[in-house]
Amino acid sequence: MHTAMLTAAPTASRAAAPRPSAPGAQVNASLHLLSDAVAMQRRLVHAGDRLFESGQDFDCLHILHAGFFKTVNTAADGREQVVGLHFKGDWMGFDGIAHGRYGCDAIAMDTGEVWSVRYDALLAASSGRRELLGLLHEAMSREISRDRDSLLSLGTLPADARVADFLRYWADALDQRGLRADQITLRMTRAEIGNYLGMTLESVSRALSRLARCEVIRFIGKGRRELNIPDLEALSRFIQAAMAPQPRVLQ
Amino acid sequence: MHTAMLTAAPTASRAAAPRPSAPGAQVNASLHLLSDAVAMQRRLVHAGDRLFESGQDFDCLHILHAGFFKTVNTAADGREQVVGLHFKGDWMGFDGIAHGRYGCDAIAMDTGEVWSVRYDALLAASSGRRELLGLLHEAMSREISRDRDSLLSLGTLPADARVADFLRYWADALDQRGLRADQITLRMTRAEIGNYLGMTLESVSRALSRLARCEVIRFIGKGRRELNIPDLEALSRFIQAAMAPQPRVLQ
DNA sequence: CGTTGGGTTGAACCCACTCAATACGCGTGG
DNA sequence: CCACGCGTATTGAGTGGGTTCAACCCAACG
Repeated sequence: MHTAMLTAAPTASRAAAPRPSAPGAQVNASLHLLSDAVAMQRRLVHAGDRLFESGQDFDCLHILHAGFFKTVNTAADGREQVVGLHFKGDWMGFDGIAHGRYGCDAIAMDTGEVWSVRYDALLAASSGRRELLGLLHEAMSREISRDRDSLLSLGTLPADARVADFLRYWADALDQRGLRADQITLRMTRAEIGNYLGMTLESVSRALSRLARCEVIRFIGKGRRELNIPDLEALSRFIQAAMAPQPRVLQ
Repeated sequence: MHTAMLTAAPTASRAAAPRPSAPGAQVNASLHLLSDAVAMQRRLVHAGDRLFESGQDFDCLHILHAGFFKTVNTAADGREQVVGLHFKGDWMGFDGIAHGRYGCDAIAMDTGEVWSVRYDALLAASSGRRELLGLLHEAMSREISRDRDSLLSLGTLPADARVADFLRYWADALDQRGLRADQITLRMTRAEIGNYLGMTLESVSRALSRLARCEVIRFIGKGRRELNIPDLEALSRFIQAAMAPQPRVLQ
């Protein structure tokens, strides 16, 4: 009866346009371009490992080849804030360039693999090879854009919408890497998510429960860490609805 | 050669350590190093002018030589957020590198002067000249660090402390440029400050009134845009006090 | 003058926080 | 096997900080 075909393809929700190559291939291409040009040190990490810490001398940039990281910023008075989430292909350590010391902690949330490159070696290797420099600058530029999107979310969205926006961001990150974007395995506690979003763990829990009640998300398994997003558009609609809860009866 | 000075100078932002040269000289040195190496276009701006807008094709990076800018990020649904404030020596437009389009609006808050350099020309000029690349990377790195500090403030501080932290940041920015840090002329309305800090203009007004009542700041003139900070330490103490208002009578 | 934009302040409301109880999953060890 | 502890998640009740709505002041300006 209904147009089943249109709703039947959950993974191909956004881009109907044909991609230039297999999704996520750019990430691998970039990694190989890099590792061909300059010596990189590979390192396996496990959940909880710290790749670097705030205050530590800066010498390397790090590229995530597999796994999942968070970066945590700490104030002088001890306040801590998760300021970034990092997936495959993301770079880490940019904040060390300016001051010669890393400015935050990078903590693995899962087993993974990191390729590290000395900053001076990278500079040396990229002189004359514009495409290497392009990779670096693109990564830094993307980081800046991403941080500003976080600021926008923190500054303008109420709690429920912030959680929904967080899930949308995660799904986008998966999609851009060619992974299925409708299945998310949160590798963070509610407290970590709350810290990242500037709210308490209880508010995160309530927001997720509401999202599930509205059937915008579905929990999978009993850990409540794994969830399914049937329709990304519905997520966006939920954000809009959470922003303007006034039905505006008059006028 | 001033190469040693250029790499050493930015680190001495906080400490009472003796500065290598007159405060703020690094900024001028950097600007001259740049303008000697690559063609830059100078442009005068007035309050309200837009240097670039979100979506516009990216081709230039911009360095603020005089004046004061804000950058505004806009969501697809129209939400707007001030995501950055820019003083003399700051670069703007980094978010355009990755996507080929600027990601936010840069709006002058005062008359000033901007030096613009084509990104490709800068890359060409900096091949083989490591110090030019260093300037660029340092500026991008500082931007990332700054954004993360904003996230920390947005995510962990109550309204009053956020306003106090904002003033401290402004004073620091003045200090780093060799200007007197105890005298601040806000060139923003309460609404703009509130937007930047993720709160309403009324909350900003109340917070400033409380800061004045506690004599942490003093208003100068009747516009209530100009203020004096007698003691920076008192500002930091105020932030701490606003964070833990519980006297903890028992235990 | 009246108008307009910005700032302050009060009163009422409400969203998100705090505090608390409960439940669940998963090890460890009796 | 169950008991136990521990970390994590959910949910409720009550509170409070920040918002909303409103009135008012002030300075600039035509």
